[in-house]
Amino acid sequence: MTSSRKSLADTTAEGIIKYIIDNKLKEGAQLPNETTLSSLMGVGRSTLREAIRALVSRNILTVQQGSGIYVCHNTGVADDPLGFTFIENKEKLVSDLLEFRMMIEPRVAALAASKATPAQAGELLQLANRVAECYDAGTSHSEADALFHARIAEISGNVIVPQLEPLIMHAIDMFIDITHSELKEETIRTHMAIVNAMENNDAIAAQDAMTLHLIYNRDRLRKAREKSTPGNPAQ
Amino acid sequence: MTSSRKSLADTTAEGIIKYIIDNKLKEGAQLPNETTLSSLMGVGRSTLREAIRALVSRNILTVQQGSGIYVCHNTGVADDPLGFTFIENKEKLVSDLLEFRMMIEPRVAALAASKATPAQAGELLQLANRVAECYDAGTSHSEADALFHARIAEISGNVIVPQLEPLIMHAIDMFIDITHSELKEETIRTHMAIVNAMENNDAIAAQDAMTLHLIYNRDRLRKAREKSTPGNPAQ
DNA sequence: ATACAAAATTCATCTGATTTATTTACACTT
DNA sequence: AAGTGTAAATAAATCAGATGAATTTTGTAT
Repeated sequence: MTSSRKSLADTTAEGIIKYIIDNKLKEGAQLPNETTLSSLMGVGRSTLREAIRALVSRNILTVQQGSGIYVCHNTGVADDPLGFTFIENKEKLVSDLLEFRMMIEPRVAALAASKATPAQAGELLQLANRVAECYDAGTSHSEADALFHARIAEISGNVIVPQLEPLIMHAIDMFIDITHSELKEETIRTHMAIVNAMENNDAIAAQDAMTLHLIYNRDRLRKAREKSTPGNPAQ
Repeated sequence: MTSSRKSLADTTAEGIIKYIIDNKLKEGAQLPNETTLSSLMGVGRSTLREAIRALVSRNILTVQQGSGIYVCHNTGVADDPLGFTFIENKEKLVSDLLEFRMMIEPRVAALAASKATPAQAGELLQLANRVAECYDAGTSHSEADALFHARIAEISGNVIVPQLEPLIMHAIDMFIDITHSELKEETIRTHMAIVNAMENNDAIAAQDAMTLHLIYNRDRLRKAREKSTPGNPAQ
């Protein structure tokens, strides 16, 4: 039927993952070249390349022509791992992405606040300041903002959220442009409120601040969208 | 540095996606064979195959030797899209997956309850009954259970959750074995409570029932884990 | 020591050939 | 005429070789 037995390329991809784990290769480490690796795996070069391609699309490897094959830096985001490509209504997609963030981020912030050490709170302060600097410099702040939220996700201690959060924020970035300077004052203020909550290990305050932050963002985006397409409100 | 310009295989993969969208191919539709497709895309067979391999690993295509290339049935789950492979502490992974479910599912249930039509509530009743049948038949209920939760995710109207929920449940299934018949009575009872809440469009009741359900599940799993490894509690 | 050029390394891509799996067509049996 | 089994056609799987393009390394000249 649709079972499709495991192909040699798939088996090889698993073999490469096993190789990475067994040899304790870390981010950025270089793998043997194609010829060597294909001998190691006992397959032809084409097959090996297909396996590599699959791992590249899963954001596990990067390949650079003329240089080599490397273990991915985990900072990147795999290409549409959640299948947003085939969601037709992008307006609704963004709206739902924001709704989803509102489900998890306040809870994550609360978790993080209850666990944050003074050193971690200090890190967050630095990251929040960097976002503010981006606003002042007029450059895009989305990368710095993503780092701020990603660090909170890490501090929460949950290992799922740090994997997921970048995907969500990246997807939002892909479809909208949040360079509204209107958001500047509010964002800076709320980020500081969140940092304060972390310093005081105040879970409730962190959750509230994050909630307010997201509500504010969502409303700003909604207004911006209505302004840009006045006769075509989100369905 | 690590930029790595877009490869021809990646471009080809995008071309194939465009082909699927332009030709309005639906799930299960067959694509032209390798030779034809490589001509269409203007690349060699190897390059085309690498592109296909990338799309297969993203769960967009399936390939069957001797038969053809098909658009994926969306029911399947892409292979580890969130990178759980490299999380070393699987105990903590499962624990955090459950924690994550507790963040979103009650909210999703509440959303769904506020929107559910009588017909949709009826569907959920059928799905809940099917889970119960699996328990009675002694077969694995995880697939039926996943369908129940997936349908709730759909009814919620949020387009993110239905993409994500199967990943979470699939990952949990991969690492633990929930065939405890101890869960039978509780699961059936709670599923019915959720269905009732849907019928009455009672968001609060749905959220509460889901919360209780997940708490019960988590505690059961925790006890089972402690029993199986008494000297080695989760860190 | 530095800068530039040549060489070596490595991935990118194409093409052809052989093998394996699936489907289709056709003849044979009942 | 219906069903069955075999042969042919189709399509993907895999390997191997050759050429191209990007990067890194090496060597030489200043």
